[in-house]
Amino acid sequence: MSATIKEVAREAEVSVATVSRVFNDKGPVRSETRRRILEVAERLRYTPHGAARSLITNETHTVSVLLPDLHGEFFSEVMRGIDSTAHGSGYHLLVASSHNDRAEIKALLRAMRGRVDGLIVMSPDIDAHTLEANLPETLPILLLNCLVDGTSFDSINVDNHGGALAMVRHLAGLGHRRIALVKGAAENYDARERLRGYRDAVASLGLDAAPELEIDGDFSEEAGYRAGRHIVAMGGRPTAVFATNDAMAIGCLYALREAGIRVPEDVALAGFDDIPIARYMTPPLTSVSVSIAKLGARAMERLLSSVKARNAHQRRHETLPTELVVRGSCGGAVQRSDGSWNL
Amino acid sequence: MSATIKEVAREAEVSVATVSRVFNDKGPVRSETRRRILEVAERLRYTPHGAARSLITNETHTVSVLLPDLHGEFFSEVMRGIDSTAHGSGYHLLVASSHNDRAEIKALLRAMRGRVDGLIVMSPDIDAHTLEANLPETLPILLLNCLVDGTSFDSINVDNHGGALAMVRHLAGLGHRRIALVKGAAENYDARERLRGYRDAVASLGLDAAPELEIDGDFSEEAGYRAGRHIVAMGGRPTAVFATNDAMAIGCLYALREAGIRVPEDVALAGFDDIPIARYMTPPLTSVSVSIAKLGARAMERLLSSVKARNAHQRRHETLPTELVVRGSCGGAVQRSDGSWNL
DNA sequence: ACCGAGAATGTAAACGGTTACATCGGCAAT
DNA sequence: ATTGCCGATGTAACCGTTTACATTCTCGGT
Repeated sequence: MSATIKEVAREAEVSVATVSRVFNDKGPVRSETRRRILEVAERLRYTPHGAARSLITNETHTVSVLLPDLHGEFFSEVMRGIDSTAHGSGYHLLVASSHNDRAEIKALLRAMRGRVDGLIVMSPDIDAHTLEANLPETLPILLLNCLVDGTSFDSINVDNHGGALAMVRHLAGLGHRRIALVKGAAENYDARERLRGYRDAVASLGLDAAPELEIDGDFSEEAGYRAGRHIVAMGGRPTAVFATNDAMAIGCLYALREAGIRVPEDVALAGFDDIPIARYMTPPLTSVSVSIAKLGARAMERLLSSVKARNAHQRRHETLPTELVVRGSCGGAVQRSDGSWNL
Repeated sequence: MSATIKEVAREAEVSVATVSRVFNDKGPVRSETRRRILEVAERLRYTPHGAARSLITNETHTVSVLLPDLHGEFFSEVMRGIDSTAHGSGYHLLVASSHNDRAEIKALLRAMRGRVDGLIVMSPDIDAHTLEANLPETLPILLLNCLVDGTSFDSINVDNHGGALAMVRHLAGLGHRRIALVKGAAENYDARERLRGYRDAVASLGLDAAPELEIDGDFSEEAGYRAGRHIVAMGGRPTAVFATNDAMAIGCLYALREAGIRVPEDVALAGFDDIPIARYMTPPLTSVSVSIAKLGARAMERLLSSVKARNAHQRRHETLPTELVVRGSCGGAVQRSDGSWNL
């Protein structure tokens, strides 16, 4: 058992109030008294009890991140961004991954009461109603990459549609007319938006449009690999493949090379997200950059400001721009004689 | 503000004790009363307050993971393993990354009191003494991949030394005599052990040993890339490169290819960790597999059992075996005529 | 010597639960 | 009718803090 404030008070021959004042730098305390209290506290290894403190102050200095999954570098990057600003503001981080089970999500959300000061939700398939029904109304919430159907929650989204559009335009600009898309899971909001961007681009540019050009996937390397194998075997093989995230692009790249298909000479390849590892692929992966860590950092920044505003602030929806990052995998960039790429 | 147990009690015309009994399934409650209470609770959206509960029960159902950094797929995998068993046992996860600042670590550790039931420490450069001095003695702790200088803490380590030894042996078996090593940071315990394994293997097999064969690194792709550039420029270029983690191997691979050096034909390459993406490199990366997610899962499993035992259990040190995973990047495996690799 | 104003400190009521113990009925056995 | 027991419920103490308010000290000004 750790020492309590009472034990410190007794040992230092003061009241608990004075000890509390010392530890919170509140109210006047004679410097000699302060010294004595700190000394006793050190000797007794006293540390304030988090739960007790938050019970009365009604703040936990903790925020929770609810995410669907923990696979891959996308999540680790976004967590890194989130952590860095949380950490910088003295907040702790509770992570909760919700394997998409209805009842489980509900239980998770409820368990948050009295544990956190705010919540970042990254589950693309959780609906606003579930949130409202299972969380205290005063809890600040920020939806990250979630569908916002005009709800009253704050949100940040990546410009998935615009990014996908730009990528397809770029590929078309390189002369490709028959561009395959490797899709994400149908329920996933990001995936749907990227698909929409692809379709809009295909339609507006008059590119080949065919159902078989839209290949199923789920954002995993494995799915990308399967899609790659599928493409290898296709009649009327596309000349370019746009995988809607980098993990799938990497799996796909592997499948293509395994089959002896050269990238980008035989087939151009592009991804989405620009995860850190993308630039180290051979060829380096052309992608849509979303500054993942910055996305997380920005989300936490906004959440903390709602926390400070006691959730009584203007709700806002924010869309982060994307940037096309052209590297070797889609051609257009060429390898110099010294082996380096002109990017 | 959320409803409290008192409000539920008043509304349901019972005492708080009865409401508590219903929510904890403890003690007898007439089923009609239970129904009424649950109904009121639902109507008032009552959820027990975490901090209040843990104040009296003295358990938080939360464990904390302290790690040095959040870069790359290694951490995301280990977190995934940790989360999955924590989640399965109804525990929440607090992550804390400690950017190696002394005072900061101390503050972090202290802040844990009253917030968590146990702690997984993954900071290879935190010493046991700091832990003991800043944490309640009764808090269960598990050191993951940390130096355990015969301390009284539970621990799990990967067999870094054995893995590195096996890898160098394998490369030597393929005929390589001049094998470069890309090191991790000097303070990092994993890195040191892998280096030791390399040196022992080099010595016992009578391979070329030279200071310039040990190249600095820090477990990042970027460092691997720099090491690769360095190797490209070296006189007396090694015929094999053993990067002590996969991220560096990937960076190194890129540098080699960029310079027109073929892998594995001109230089063999191997990594360590076997992160999920390793198999999707071209060529697929030979590595030392450590079942990262399982490592995390096992750690959490053991921590939870100490929590249940109230920390009054036998301390144990455990070393997880590694497994050599031979893929294309170090030769030895060859590409079949259909393009696939014989692994 | 006395007064009044701060400064320094103490007292006790919260915060929202859990739980040991007390109370109260009702019913079967005597 | 009395007893004893047990199921259902209530009462109140407690967990470790913070903080409004009360109290006591200290001192300079008169």
